[in-house]
Amino acid sequence: MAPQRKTKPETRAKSETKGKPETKAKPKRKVPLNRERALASAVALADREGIAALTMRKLAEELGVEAMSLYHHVANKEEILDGMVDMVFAEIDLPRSDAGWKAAMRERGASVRAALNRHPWSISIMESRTSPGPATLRHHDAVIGYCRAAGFSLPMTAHAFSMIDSYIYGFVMQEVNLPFDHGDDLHDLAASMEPLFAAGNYPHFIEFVTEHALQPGYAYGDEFDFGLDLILDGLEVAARKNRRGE
Amino acid sequence: MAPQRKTKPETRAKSETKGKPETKAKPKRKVPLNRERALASAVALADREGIAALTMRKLAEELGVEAMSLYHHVANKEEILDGMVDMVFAEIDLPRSDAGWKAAMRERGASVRAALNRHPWSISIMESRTSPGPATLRHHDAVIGYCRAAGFSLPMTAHAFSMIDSYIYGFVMQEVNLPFDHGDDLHDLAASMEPLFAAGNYPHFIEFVTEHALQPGYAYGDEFDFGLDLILDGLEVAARKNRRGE
DNA sequence: TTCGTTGACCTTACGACGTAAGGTGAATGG
DNA sequence: CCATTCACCTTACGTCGTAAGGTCAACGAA
Repeated sequence: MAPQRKTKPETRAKSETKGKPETKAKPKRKVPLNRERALASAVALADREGIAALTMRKLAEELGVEAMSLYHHVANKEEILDGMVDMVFAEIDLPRSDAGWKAAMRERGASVRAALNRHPWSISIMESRTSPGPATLRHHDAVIGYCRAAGFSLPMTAHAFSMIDSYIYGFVMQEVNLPFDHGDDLHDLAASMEPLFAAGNYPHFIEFVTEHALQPGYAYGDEFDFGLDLILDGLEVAARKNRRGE
Repeated sequence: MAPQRKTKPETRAKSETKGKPETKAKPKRKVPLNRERALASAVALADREGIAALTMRKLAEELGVEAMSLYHHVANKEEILDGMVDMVFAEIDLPRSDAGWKAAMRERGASVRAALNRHPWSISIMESRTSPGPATLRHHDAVIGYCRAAGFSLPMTAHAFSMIDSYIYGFVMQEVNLPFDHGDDLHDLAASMEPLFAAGNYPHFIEFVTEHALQPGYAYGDEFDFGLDLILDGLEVAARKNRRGE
């Protein structure tokens, strides 16, 4: 399509200052755009500039296209968000360790957390998606299958599934929303809480923050393993009890 | 503008067909509007029509005012969202039971879950707020204080706080987003999954859903207590071990 | 060859949205 | 009596998702 030489060099010139027909930087074009490329660009854009910057116009521009052209490949923006969530799930390792149920679940938990942290916008749109994609279903199927293979009853599987995922999602939701990024601006944060401290309210909260959370060695992310292990240990005990008849 | 009588019985007539000066239904007016009334209306509107329907224009209309008038009482929409989250926290009972740490935490957990379920939009905006309001701080302070009073060390308090809240937020996030409301349209849901079933993929997921989750006696909300109790039991044991020197 | 069809992409336009800028008119206090 | 204040309003801008319909190259049949 668009045979550059004799019939119309480009469909749109836009602001390419030099405009060599073949040496364009971003808008590749040529391969005619499809759902997959649109979703991949959407994920990249949201990673780079945040989910609020993901608009149909910006996404189209990134793809070297006008906004309305996207609607030939997706029904609407919702469908893009659905697809993005499924792309995140596709990045999560399925549990397949041979080290047993607990190790497999721990690894999967770490993988979920890592994927959600790589795409901090994902947790915020997950909670408004209602139609799971194939990668999401595959992931759920694998987790449920792993529990069943480990001898969990259906009710016990439900308990484990609900509990582990609730914990992970809730943890990541707090983690990605921390007011600081990598411990660099802890002092700014501490400074911004000065008025709070001065008032003398919330004494336990202040002690907790100053004497522990803002202390040099502390990183909130380190809490993750403690909680996940406690949950997995508890579930294992409960499953064992459950298996030998309550 | 348009001084109807002499002292202006209403500022705006709008579409009130009869227009008796004092007997208006919704837009009270007269009492001059303030931040608190604006926030209360915002919460009510979000409860009634969803967070997406909460626009400055709709909120203003609900208050019998034009959109721009809201900006005399709040800096911007973000501040309204901040205030709404704090109003939800204000509804949560602080832990103050005399039945011990575990019972107090269980009660608080139930109260948090109930509040977040009463305002299903709250979990979705909580994760983008960065400046906690007074009710939020009061709540955090009370929880931390209760743990400390129960003999928890600062690190143990951090573990407990992170873990319990992660679980609750994650659970509610999934709970409020279930594709059905009160078990009424389970059959619709099952029907909509037929194409999935037909393909023969996701066998464990399908077994899980059909043989357990969609079974008459099952309600996802019932999973909450299992997980919370497991966490509280585990934390209590860990705290005891921690207290007598690892 | 010509020509209708198709399909990918574009243009224009509409009714939201949050909010900047700048009134207006009644109450208030000197 | 009049200047100030303050609560509220009007208008307008730029951005959003997307409906409706146009353009134009590629293609298959005649």
